[in-house]
Amino acid sequence: MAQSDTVTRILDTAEALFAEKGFAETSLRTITSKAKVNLAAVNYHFGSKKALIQAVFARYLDPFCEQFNTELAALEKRGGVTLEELLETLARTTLSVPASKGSLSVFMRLLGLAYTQAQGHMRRYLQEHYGQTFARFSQQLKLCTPDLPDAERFWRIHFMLGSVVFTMSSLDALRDIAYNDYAEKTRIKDLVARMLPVVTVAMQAPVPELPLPSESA
Amino acid sequence: MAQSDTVTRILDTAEALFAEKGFAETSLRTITSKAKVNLAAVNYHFGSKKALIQAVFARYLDPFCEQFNTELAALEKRGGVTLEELLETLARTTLSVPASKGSLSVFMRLLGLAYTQAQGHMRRYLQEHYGQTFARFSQQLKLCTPDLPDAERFWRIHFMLGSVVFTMSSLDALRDIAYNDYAEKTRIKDLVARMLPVVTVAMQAPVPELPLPSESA
DNA sequence: TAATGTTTAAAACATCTGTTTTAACCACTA
DNA sequence: TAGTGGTTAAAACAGATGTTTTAAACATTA
Repeated sequence: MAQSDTVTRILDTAEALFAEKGFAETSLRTITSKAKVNLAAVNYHFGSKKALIQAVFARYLDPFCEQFNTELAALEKRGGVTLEELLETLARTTLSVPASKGSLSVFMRLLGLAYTQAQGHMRRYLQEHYGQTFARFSQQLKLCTPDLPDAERFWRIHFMLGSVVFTMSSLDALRDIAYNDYAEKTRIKDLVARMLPVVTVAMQAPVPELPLPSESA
Repeated sequence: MAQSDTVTRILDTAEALFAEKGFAETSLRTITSKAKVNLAAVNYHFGSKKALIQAVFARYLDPFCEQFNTELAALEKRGGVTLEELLETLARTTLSVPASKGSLSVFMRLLGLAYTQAQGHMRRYLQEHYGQTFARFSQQLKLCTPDLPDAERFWRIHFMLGSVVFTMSSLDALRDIAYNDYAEKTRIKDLVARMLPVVTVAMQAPVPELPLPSESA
């Protein structure tokens, strides 16, 4: 057995199990037994369960961010980018990167879990390691939507993010329903195609007037 | 101490802790000690931890569904409902019901957790107990958006749901950022006002052509 | 071949989990 | 007042969890 075959097998198995059942609900014993690896191997190779979780994310996000950064650099150099182009670039990069291993839906589900579960220690990790790329994307988005107040854009980014993460998180269940009820075999690619126009117009929706501070319940 | 004061205190504490740390990450010992209640009280009054989780949801959702059902009945009787009216009714009902106790953001976060965490046992519970009201809402939504293919509407509903659940789930963190970066003290009411136009136009976005099945990667 | 550093194996450790049990407590009725 | 039903208290139970330890196996280099 190659030296780091154990590491790969742990990562693959952990990734699948985390996505399926969540972080806290997945024990190291389940991971190691399913990966046909000794229990202590996780602590030996990764140090702790927490570090294993982060390693699972890094294996996805590191190549994604590298790719996305070069794409963003090209857009920055060119200039005059439209909202459609920017979002399409994001979607295309997302689709292109993780095609090799576990599907995109698995990772999206992990992302959703990281945000809601694990009392924010994962959130902090994501912010520290990938916040710079996100800021770069935000900057481009601001150039595409110059009429939007900053606060409004901020909230809409998270509306978008919520749509993506939530739908992808529940993808398996939703796909089953879509197949049963509408005979549609939805592929990830289809879902992204469905999301693009929705997100694009959502970002450009009219800016509402906020209710007055006085009239509180 | 009133007879069921213990029950209320368990529910209040569990609700807050679940929302803060998730279901699996919150132990009965943490709940009962914080609620100043004996450990065995949870199993005595609710039967199990799982049943306690469901009770937390029922305390929110039962009054909400009752209210929302009467609102929907009024709309059905009247007829000719617009998309804006339907969504506004949903938003207004959501805002009006849980104002008495723990804030809406707490419940929204619970809802998000229920969908992603707990490997679907909560999802099944929600479907069984509140699926009928949801179907009724879906029916009205279909009348409001007659040009939308059923499958497209199905996915967009979940895009919307994702926006709401995800944003509300992360509300505390996002609100802090919004306050620091944009000096905006976002209230739930403001957030709902921000969401309404976005969701409305998102539902009415142009229907995309899906990529051909042949051109797979 | 001998020695060295890395990886795996199996067991034990300490702690935490949800749940159950047993006894005490308390309010209320007969 | 005696007793009954509902509630609380404290302890124990059985099992699962992340982590650590000790020894064996392995590959690689001197």
